[in-house]
Amino acid sequence: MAPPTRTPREKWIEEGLRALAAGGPDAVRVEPLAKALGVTRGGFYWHFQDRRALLDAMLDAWERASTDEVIERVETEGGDARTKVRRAGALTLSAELLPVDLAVRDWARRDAAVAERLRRVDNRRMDYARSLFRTFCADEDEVEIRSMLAFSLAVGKHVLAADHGTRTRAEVHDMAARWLLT
Amino acid sequence: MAPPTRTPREKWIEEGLRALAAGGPDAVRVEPLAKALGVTRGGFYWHFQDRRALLDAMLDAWERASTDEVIERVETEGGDARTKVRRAGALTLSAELLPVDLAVRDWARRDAAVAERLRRVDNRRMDYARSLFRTFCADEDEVEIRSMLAFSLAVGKHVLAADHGTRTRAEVHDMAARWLLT
DNA sequence: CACCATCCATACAGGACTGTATGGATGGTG
DNA sequence: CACCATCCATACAGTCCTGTATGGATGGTG
Repeated sequence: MAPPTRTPREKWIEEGLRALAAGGPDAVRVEPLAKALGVTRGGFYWHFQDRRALLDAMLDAWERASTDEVIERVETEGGDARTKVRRAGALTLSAELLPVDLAVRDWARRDAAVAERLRRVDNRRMDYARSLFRTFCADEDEVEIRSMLAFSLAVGKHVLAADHGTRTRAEVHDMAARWLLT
Repeated sequence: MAPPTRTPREKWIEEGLRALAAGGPDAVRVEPLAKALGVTRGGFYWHFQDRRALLDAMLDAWERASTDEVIERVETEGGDARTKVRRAGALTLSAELLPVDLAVRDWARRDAAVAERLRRVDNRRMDYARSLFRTFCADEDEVEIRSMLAFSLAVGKHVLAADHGTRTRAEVHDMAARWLLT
């Protein structure tokens, strides 16, 4: 088994996600991808029906990597709920996953199928956040408020461009997170 | 004065912003813009050096519309600081300005010049938010935390895709805003 | 070692767009 | 009414991409 393929399906998906992170869905073009992989487009249409099929496969891979895998990693590492919230936030918006996440988020605004995927992903994340906040917060309204603010803060940290005077963005984020986790 | 132009500079900018909001900077293409305006590209290159010049002009227009004009409107309408925060949030992310804002935010991730513009805009917004929070919040750290969370929430409201069970997004946003303005 | 699954190169036809050049058209102004 | 600023249409050359077709190449398997 396991035929020794040179540029298997996964390579195209991987390179596609790189392109998506760097330039959005419009930047995921078969010809440049092939160039980046050091081949021609010849093999691409053997793996994928067309460009859209690659995009779908990329979204499948992203969906798995940014929900199940993250939650699983956080749970196995353990710790109390407060550290888990921080860990989950840090992991889902890690250096590799963050750019893809933001690109998908923007993409979802103009593609209903992508929006539906993002909804599934964000719902899983919010459900996990709620379950953590519930462990130290009785009022259900407050659980919802804190979950929403925590998620917003995690995204805002990377999406807002403002400065903070003498403080760094990381410091302000840390202060705000502490405020939310009290 | 006031020459009776048929498709003046502003029309191209306006239509360009529409395209940017709908499909990102890659969707701002001269030929489709001309088609949408009911003309050919003939006149475009009379107004603009090239496509990039249009993009710059669009950003100029957006920068003005989403800072000075918003703040001015909020200030003339008056009210206490808490209502001003809400008004400013609602205006800067209004139905027309929101899609452009999100598109620019995504664009800024891959264009340094756009990032610099966004930084200017977000700084003006944050400065205004700080000035409002300071009126009922003494501790400067807390002013920063609340400003950051309020701004994050305003963006998160439109960027997150999660559901909220029985509640609507608007209800959760309202609860969270009340929490921040206490 | 022949075969077959897997992958690649090349060529072709077509589409969408960019920027330039050139020759109008249109309507207010002197 | 002639003129000039303003704007538009068309044609052209060039770029980059898509998807299809076709003929290999390569290497593990029976």
